[in-house]
Amino acid sequence: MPKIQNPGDCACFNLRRASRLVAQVYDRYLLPSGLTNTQFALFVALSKLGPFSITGLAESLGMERTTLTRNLKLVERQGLVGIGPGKDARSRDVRLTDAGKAALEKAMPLWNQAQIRMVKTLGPDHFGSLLTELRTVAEAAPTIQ
Amino acid sequence: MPKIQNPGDCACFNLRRASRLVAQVYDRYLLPSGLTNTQFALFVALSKLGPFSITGLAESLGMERTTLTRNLKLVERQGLVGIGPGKDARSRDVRLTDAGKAALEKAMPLWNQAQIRMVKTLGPDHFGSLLTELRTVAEAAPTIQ
DNA sequence: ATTACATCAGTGTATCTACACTTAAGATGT
DNA sequence: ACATCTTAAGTGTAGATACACTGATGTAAT
Repeated sequence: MPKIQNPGDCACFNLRRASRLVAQVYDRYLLPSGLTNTQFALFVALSKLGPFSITGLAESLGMERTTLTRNLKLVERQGLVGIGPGKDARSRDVRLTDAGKAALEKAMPLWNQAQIRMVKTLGPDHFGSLLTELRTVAEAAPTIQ
Repeated sequence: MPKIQNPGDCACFNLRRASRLVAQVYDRYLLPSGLTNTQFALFVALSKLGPFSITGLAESLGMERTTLTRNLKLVERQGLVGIGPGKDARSRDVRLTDAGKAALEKAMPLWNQAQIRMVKTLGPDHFGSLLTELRTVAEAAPTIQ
C-alpha cells in the first residue's frame, strides 16, 4: 500500500521557501552590482560557455526557454548581453558584451561575500551536502513524466 | 585569508534551479485540482493553523508579506479563501472557505502522487536529508543581515 | 492628552516564471 | 520537388516574488 505523505514534508514547498529566503540574501549582497541573482547566474553561465544558443542556455540553467527569453530582453536592453545570429537561420547566439563582463566582474566579489556568508551559516558540511542534493534533484526532476 | 568560491557552487542558483524544476513537476500533478503548488502550500498552512493574520501566515510560509497579499487576491477572487477582521482594526484574518477546503481535499491525493514520485526518484534517504537541509536553510537565512 | 514609536496591511513598480500557441527554418522520406 | 516532421525562437497570458513607499491603528513615554 502506498504511504500517505505529510504535506509539511512537501519537497516543492521546502525548496521554494528556502529558495525565496536565500535569493533575498544574495540579491541584497548583489545590489551594488545592479545584477539580480538570476542575472548573475546567467552571466556566469555565459562567461563559462561563451556564445550560446537560447535553448542550450536555458537547458544549462534548468530554466524554461521562454522564461530565459524574457530575462534576456532586460539585460539586452541594458546592453549587457548581445544576441546575434547562431549556427543557422533559426537559432540565435547570446554573448556577454564588454559592459556585461564588467558587470559580472563587479558582481563577483559581492557574490563571493554572500556565498561565504552562507557557507559559514550552514557550516561547510551541511553546505556541501545541500549542494549535492540540489544537483541530484536538478538532474532527476526533468526525467519525471 | 577568505577562500574564493566557485560560482558553480552558488547556493542561490542551485536552490532556484531545483526549485523551478520541481515546481513544474508538482504543478503538473496538481493541474486537475485547479491549485498551483504555491496555493496548495498556502491552503495546507491555513488548514493546519486555522484563521491567521497575513503577516503571521507570511512568516510561516517564509514568504514576503506583500507577496502573500498578491497571492491571496487570486484565491479570494475565486472564493477559496475569505479575509475578515482580525484581532484588532489593523490586522485581518485569512481562512479557508468551504470551497477552499474542497479544493484542498481534491488536491491532496494529487500532491501525494507527486510527493511519492519524488521520494522514489531521489530515494528516501536523499529525500530525507534534502528536507532536513532545506529546513535548516529556511531557519538560518532570515538571520543573515 | 500628545508625541513618538511600532505594527498591520495595501499599492506602485519591476523582475522571474512557465504554459499554450505561433512562426520560421532545417531535416527526412517518398 | 513535395509533404512531413523536427527544431529554434517569440508572444499572449497569467501567476509568483519582493522592494520602496504609504496609510491606518495600536502602544508607550512624558
